[in-house]
Amino acid sequence: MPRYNHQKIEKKWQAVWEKKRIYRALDSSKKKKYYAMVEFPYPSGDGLHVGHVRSYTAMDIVARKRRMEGYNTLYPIGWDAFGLPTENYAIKTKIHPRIVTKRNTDIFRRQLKSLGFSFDWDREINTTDPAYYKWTQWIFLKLFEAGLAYKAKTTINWCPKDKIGLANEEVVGGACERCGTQVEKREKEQWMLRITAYAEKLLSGLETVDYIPEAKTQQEHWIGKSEGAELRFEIRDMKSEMVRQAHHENFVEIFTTRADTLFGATYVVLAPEHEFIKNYESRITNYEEVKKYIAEAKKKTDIERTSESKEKTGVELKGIKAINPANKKEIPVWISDYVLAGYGTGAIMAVPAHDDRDFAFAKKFNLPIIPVIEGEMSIGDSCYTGEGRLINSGKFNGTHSQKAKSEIVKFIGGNITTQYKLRDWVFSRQRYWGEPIPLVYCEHCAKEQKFKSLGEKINPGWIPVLENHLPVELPNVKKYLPTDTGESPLATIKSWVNVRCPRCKGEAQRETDVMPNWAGSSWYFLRYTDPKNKKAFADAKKLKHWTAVDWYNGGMEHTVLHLLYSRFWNQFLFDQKLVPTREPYKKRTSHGLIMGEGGIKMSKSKGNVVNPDSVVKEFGADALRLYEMFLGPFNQPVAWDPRGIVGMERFLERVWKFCHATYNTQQGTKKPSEHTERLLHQTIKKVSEDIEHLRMNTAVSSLMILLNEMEKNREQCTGATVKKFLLVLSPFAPHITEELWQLLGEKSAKWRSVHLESWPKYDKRKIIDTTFTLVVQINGKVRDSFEVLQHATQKEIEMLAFSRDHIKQALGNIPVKKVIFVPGRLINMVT
RNA sequence: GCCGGAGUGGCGGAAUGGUUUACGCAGAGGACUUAAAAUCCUUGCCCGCAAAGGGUUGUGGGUUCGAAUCCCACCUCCGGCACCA
Repeated sequence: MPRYNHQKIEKKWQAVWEKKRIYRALDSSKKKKYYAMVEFPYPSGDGLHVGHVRSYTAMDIVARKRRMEGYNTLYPIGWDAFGLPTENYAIKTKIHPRIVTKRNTDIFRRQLKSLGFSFDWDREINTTDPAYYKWTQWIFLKLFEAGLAYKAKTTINWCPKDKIGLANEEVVGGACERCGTQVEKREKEQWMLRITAYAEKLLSGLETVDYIPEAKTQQEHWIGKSEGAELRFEIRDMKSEMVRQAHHENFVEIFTTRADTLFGATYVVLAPEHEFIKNYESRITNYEEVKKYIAEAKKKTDIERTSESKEKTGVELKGIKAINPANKKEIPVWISDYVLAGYGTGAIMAVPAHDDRDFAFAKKFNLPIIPVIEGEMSIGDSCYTGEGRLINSGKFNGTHSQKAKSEIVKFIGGNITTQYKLRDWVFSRQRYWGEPIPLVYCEHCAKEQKFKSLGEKINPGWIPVLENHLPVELPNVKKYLPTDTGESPLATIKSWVNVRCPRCKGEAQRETDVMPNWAGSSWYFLRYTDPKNKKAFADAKKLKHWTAVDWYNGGMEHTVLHLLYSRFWNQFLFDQKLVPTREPYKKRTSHGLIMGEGGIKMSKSKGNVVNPDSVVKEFGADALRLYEMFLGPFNQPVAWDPRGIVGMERFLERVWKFCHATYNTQQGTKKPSEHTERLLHQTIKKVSEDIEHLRMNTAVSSLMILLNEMEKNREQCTGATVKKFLLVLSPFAPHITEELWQLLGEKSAKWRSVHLESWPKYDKRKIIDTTFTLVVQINGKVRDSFEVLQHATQKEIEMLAFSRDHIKQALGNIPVKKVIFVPGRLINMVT
């Protein structure tokens, strides 16, 4: 028997598979299609992470099983290669990001190939390839034309020392990651995508897809639909009634989901950014203090604003009061950063008796707390946020919250409205390594007022680059640092910025911001269907054949943003009749992170990063694949344990030896033992079902149990049994099973890979056990157990149980009041 | 702070209303060997030679003949975040 040399065997079969192209997906086929997909990696300089291996192995197993089940299977891969780390590396080393990206993708490709994934490498894509991002830009222009892209002022994180804008990720504890300087907020005009226009569609679409429940609820909560009301609070000036006739509206509009608590509103709070404040400047007597607070709020980063959640801050707008429209009482007006300008109307009515944040605020600033809902509450230290019957609410006393909501809105003349938490998507980055935004600003056309699309009308002067001029390629730059005015590095290249207007041919300037790296990943699943197409992002027929993605697995950390963004793009393209399905993914699952030893996150700085290369070299790809599948429940985070992998190595060694032993003795007629046969069929059933639910850990363990059993009953184990075992093991450990299949399998003229054989079916009649272990309990405690026939009746079992010495002894003279019988499991005697 | 998950032997985990600890790792004892590695067998919560008994699924309560599993409150860890009224 030859030694099991994983290095040699794995290399050998990887070469054969590649040469024979056994994993190639066909664009037309009589077979049913199956599209399995994993999140394509960001090719970082650190190389492949064992976390990638976890996800890619699991979907590889699914894809291999589908092929064996007779599907024309697409399992593609590519590179999501735009992004900050590469750009920051370029800034440091002055090496062009394109070169770094090439280097990193070469490493990743080699690593992925060494693990034996059944990717169709003919369809490899790269988001930084101009032939790819041409179409990212093209789709952006479609969004622009449809009026879903617009320029708006937003705040960015600004490092006053480095003089650059920072991503949220680069802000650590409110300070710049590189230099530690306190980060400020700066206003900047940015391109926005109106994802909010799709809020309802994104929400209702969730009902039509098969996502893990956590992903669905996370998305639902993120979209955050809530029915509420807009109510007007009159603003009264304290100095003189005369001012009320001034030029500004003398009311403020608030949004609430709890109109039923209106009588308990004891003050109004505005977001510091609320435009109302400026308009009332002359009438606010403490305007200096207010201005100071607004400036403070602006300085804070989002993270700071969040971490300060425990301690509420705010300033009263002195000199003005609001009128509670329900009871006409005068109440104070405050500003506080716990109210956000971007949600609702940027103003709230505060009901401290029935809202936790309002309660904390009122306690701190000694504002009155008036309960208006009957419920368990003590004014002392908590508030009641539930619903109930109204009190202290005039003629609404006794009405239930549900009913009171609409009645009170009607009573004071407010509007019932629907709000979404979802906000529009900031689509500009003042960076280099991203897709250029293919728009040109033309002063002349802005004045002309001749618009060819809704997008041009909303954004006067912004003209799309002509389709035959796409892609707008990234120009070469020497320095990648953004400029100290906060513009992208592209802004410094005058020869690139200054162009002829695509419309009037006059002098014009390019947009210098680039797209976020969410852009390329928002539609990549479409490009896989036709990756080399030069005329369209993908051919309509091929899209129809392949989409939607049947099963998409990715990280828990992407269940909100990436998933939502790509659903948005796909839904938009569907509305434009450019893709055949509304939803891009039929099924979505998520894998948990792989942590370092002891449950700490793997990171370079902690030095606990496991390199798959060394594991493959020492134990083999098959052992690594099995180990990662065996580690724990797939959807949960797991800690890496370097000792565990030897168990997989031993298992594979035993498979190797056992198959060779079978090969040497398989001549002669043997009858398989009934017991082994039953376990085989049970295992086929269990592995088949476990793969569908990604319960890979229990699938592997059941394969181990079968091997243990076959080893014990070596004499009764036939070649047919072993072959079926190899077939169900093959998706997990593709290399060793291919080698052994060639040894044991049928020899035919044409070479056949184990991975293209049929997936074995189990026989329903063969999986049923003839007996089971009956447990006897007394008052719920286990006292005895014995084997009984599967179809024994309750009477027979009761007789048997009562006649057991052990039970007789335990019961003594105590009468049994009740007997609970659970067929196939237990009998419980209650005394 | 908010949203979504998770807590079971020395360790990773299995069991989703019915025998807690399958499978694997580490440990202990034994077989083979001059010896070691590898391999195989046994063992593996506590008390006990054993039989018997008792304890145990983050903590505290509840529902049930019976709870790791369902309900309530709390603690700790992981992922996400835009204090969303």
